[in-house]
Amino acid sequence: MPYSAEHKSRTRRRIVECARVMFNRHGFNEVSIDKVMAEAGLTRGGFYNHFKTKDELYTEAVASFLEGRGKTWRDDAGVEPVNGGPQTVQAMIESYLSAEHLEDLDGQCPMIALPSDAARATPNVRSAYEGLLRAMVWLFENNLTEHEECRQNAMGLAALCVGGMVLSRTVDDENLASEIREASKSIALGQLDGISAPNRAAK
Amino acid sequence: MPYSAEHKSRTRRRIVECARVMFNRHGFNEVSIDKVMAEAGLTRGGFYNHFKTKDELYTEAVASFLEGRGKTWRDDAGVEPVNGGPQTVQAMIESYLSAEHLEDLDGQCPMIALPSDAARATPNVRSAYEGLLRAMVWLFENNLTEHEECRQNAMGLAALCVGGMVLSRTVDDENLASEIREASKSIALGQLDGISAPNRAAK
DNA sequence: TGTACATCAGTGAACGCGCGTTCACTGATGTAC
DNA sequence: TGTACATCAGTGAACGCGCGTTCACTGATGTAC
Repeated sequence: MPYSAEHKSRTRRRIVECARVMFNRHGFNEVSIDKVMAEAGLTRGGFYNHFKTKDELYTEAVASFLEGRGKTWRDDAGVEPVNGGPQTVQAMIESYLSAEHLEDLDGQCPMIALPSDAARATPNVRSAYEGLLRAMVWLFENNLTEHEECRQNAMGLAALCVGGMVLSRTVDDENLASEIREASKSIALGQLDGISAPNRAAK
Repeated sequence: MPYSAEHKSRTRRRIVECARVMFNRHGFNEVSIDKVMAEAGLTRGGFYNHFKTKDELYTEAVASFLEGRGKTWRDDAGVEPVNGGPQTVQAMIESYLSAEHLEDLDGQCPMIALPSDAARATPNVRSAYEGLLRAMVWLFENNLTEHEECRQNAMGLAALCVGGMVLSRTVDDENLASEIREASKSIALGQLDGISAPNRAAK
């Protein structure tokens, strides 16, 4: 058996990681297989030793986000609601709507970087995006103190975060972009106070 | 002079309208000039009698949205804050986050249909998008009762509306999509109560 | 330890295709007489 | 009213290009002896 099995899977991961970054930066259509392979230090033809189609690569690239920053969020948030959960949610919101996240074109959440690709992609890619959204909502939901409208609030917060960032990214005017993020953050955090402070007080 | 001047401008408008609908539905890259011209009942070559490049068409298509549904909004909203303004804002939010708007792939707001195209487009196209966003914020702002954080609230509402719809469009599961829109709507309307009800009472 | 071998990750030329754009043309139209 | 003409919106073949994918190959590697 030539080359270790580990060698192949390491190469494959390298390709996916290059693709994720390049797709995030330039969009799915603008990044050719040639460019991805070149970035990974390989050539065109080898691609098909690892993937059946470009779409398969796309699916994996989106899903792989959850191993990176997504994982950090999950770790930060903890699986179970922690004491002072809302502070954690607050930190997530502030991090998501931060200037750093907007400028981090490589590591940015794909729901911001590639929202229209998502809507028109194949079922596999779409379900990778849906997984991302469910993870985000789940993180919010599990870190809000119990409340009957917990899930609804988690979804609203997700919409605010993604919407604020998508609009912020659309706009050239940096001041306007920053105003939008601040406005979104302010509503989101106000929402947190509204739902958790009374709840916490009641305990 | 052969053909009336009006004939040419009518044709041009027809091309822009076909393009707007097709871009909205399938994205900028997926729609070729051939397809647009065929849809308008013309052939490839004639395109360059009307536009210098495909990008020019794109810019006009985005901007032209403000003549359609955008204009309706503006008319509905009125230029000056009207009595009971917040009800109008409420109607705008409900209309934007409605299932009808989500399913109206032809007439849908381009900020929902083409958000990632927007972020990566040429400066001209980007500024057409920015104009759209400014119009939306302006409409909200002018129809909220006076309040020191009026502008900030208008931006937050825009983020909620666009974010809720973008996520709703990403997701295959119709129930989840509808949950997201309802959650966004609920936070947005709650926000309205918070800022305008006390204000109105104070008058 | 050294050599012959089988494997298969990686190579790069080639394919068919659709794209944006160009260009020489055609023919419907309004105008001048 | 009728005819000859100039204009230019619209035509469709052709261009160069980059793409996703295929395929015959090559050569680095681990294994068997």
